[in-house]
Amino acid sequence: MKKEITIYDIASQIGVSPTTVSRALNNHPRVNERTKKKIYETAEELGYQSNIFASNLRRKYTYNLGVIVPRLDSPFQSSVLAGMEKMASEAGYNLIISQSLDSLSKEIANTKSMFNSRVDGLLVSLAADTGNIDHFQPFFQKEIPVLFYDRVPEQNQFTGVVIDNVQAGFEATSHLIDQGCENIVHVLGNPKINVYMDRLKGYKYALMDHDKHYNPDYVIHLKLDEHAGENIVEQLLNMDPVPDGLLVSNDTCAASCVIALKKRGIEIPRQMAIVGFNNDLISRMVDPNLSTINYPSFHMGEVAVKNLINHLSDEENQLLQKTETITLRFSLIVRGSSNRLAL
Amino acid sequence: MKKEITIYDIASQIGVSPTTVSRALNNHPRVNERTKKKIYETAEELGYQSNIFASNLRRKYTYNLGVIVPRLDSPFQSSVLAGMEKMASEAGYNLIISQSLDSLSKEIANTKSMFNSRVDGLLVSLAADTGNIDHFQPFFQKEIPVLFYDRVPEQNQFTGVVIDNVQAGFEATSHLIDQGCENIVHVLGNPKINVYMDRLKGYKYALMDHDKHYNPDYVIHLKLDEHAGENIVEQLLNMDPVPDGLLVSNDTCAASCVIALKKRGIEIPRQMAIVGFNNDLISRMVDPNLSTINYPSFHMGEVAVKNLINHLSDEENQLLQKTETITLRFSLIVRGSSNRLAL
DNA sequence: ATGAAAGCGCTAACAA
DNA sequence: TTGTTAGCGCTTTCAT
Repeated sequence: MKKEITIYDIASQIGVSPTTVSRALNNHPRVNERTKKKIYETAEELGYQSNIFASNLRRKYTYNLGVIVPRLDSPFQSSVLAGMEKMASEAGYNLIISQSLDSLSKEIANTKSMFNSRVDGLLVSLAADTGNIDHFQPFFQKEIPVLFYDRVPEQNQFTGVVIDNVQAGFEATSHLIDQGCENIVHVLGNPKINVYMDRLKGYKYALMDHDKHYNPDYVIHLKLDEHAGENIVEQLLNMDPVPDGLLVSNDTCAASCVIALKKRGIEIPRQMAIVGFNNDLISRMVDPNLSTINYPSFHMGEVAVKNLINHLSDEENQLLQKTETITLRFSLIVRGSSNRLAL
Repeated sequence: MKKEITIYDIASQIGVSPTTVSRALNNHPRVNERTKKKIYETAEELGYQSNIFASNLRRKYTYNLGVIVPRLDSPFQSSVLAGMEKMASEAGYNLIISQSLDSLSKEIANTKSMFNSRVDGLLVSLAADTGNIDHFQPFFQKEIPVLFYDRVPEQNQFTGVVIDNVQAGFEATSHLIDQGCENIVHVLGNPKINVYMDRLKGYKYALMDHDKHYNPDYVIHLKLDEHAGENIVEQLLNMDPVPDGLLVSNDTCAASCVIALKKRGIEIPRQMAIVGFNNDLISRMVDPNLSTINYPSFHMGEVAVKNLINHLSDEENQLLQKTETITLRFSLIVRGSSNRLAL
């Protein structure tokens, strides 16, 4: 490897001090414009590249943000990440991204690695089996901001970006009731994950609100993937009475239910009205199109990074206090899979 | 911010030199086991955290790999990234990820930013309008390995991981011909992107091989998204003769064609046989299921990172020479959208 | 097996 | 507006 060009080389070449070069390159206002110009030119000419390690070592700042997602290959998460990357790159930050694969031990390892990499801030959507957030303690102690999004801790003491999943579950369920559904099954994922618990709460509240009996047998927990539909439909058809409404906590799984139901000749929405979650691509492609909760994923990414960066830059005048939560708007999109009144 | 614990603190606490502490923490063999043990304990006790900047500054190595993708929110890319992250984290590397949004100028900015961040290596899938790869020159000059995957440069002088898109286009087209299609339309994206050009080549070769006339009017270029189907089907139905086979260069768009065709009462595959690309989720959900090219995205990510890291670690004995290309296996999956013989 | 000394390249404090 | 000095925390000779 050839010797690197440093600010000393630039300095000695044009007869100023390294300090002046440093200041010029950082666009410090109190450097003579002509000196600045000469420094830029010389830097260019010599092929100077700033040594970010030395700079970091002094400044104790990296312009790197860490992100820990459950999985990279999920439509929801990749859309969040796209929003995050947009905001981060506009503000001059890099994103270091890792996935927990929904395993607490991997999440702990990722957290350590992010801490050792000295990210300036951390964005986290929790793994399924994360019970407490003790592993973020090093961040809290060093006052490195940690912002949770979507899958947040159960405790109230955190900064986060979420939607009101209780309300979303409530509205989705109420909609099914309004369509005349008498017996509504709710399918959700790992109950340790707050978003699922909250939607379940909303489901129950909606039943209560409409004076309907809550039947625990109508709540199904399983892995919400493209293969789940068969299994779910099998269960539905063995219930007594057979339900006529279905609220599924993500679109991939809801779409697989639509397919499995159609295969058995069950008419949607007449015999079974269905609502999903997320407004993923699949919800617009399956036939009939899926009613769903429009989850503002891209926006969630933007807002999360924006706020984290605000935390970092604006140390005095923080709009968002620690342990405050931002709740984004969602909306129920009614499509063919539940729209009985249009029939 | 509180004062950081350094190796000096550990050293003075137990009366050894900082050198010894550094060696112990790096698990250097020539340190007395008892000394080592004491050093580990003291480090733990004081809450020592290694300062990676100082270490980087000396070692000139970051254990960070840069990744530039066209877009984060694509099923294909997020699956590649999942594979990359898995490999990278197993090997102790972090991934710094940014997206070019298919814009050359953003790609150039990202490349600069990665260079300034001093990543140890770079993984790139090119933007649509990237004509040449001059902007990677700083990496080449400093001999920082750059590995291209999927969307690679036209020049031969690069290290990359790809599939044989010519062959894939060939097989997909041949399959449609075997199903009795007489007039096959090929829909592809921006022709500057090598993968689309290669598939087009394969499409032409297959026609030639089967003594079919190549009609340039049967080649449609447009943005391959979920909205394209309507437009494409409109064009198809105005062709003379109306085609009976359709090869679409990604599954999202192919699925939108299926939907648009069904809406017009066209039977699939009898009147129109369709093949997509990628084996995305949607190909298994749309009705009829989409025949497609199984693109090994996750594996591509794993292989790309694995090889980049090999480059980095094994400087002498590199299995993969510079400017060498790895070609992964793909396969044609035949499903209902093209399987006429099963009717 | 351990230590002393030097230096990686930059920036902040202070001085002029 | 510019310069001097010192030091961020670590690793690496070289010496013992």
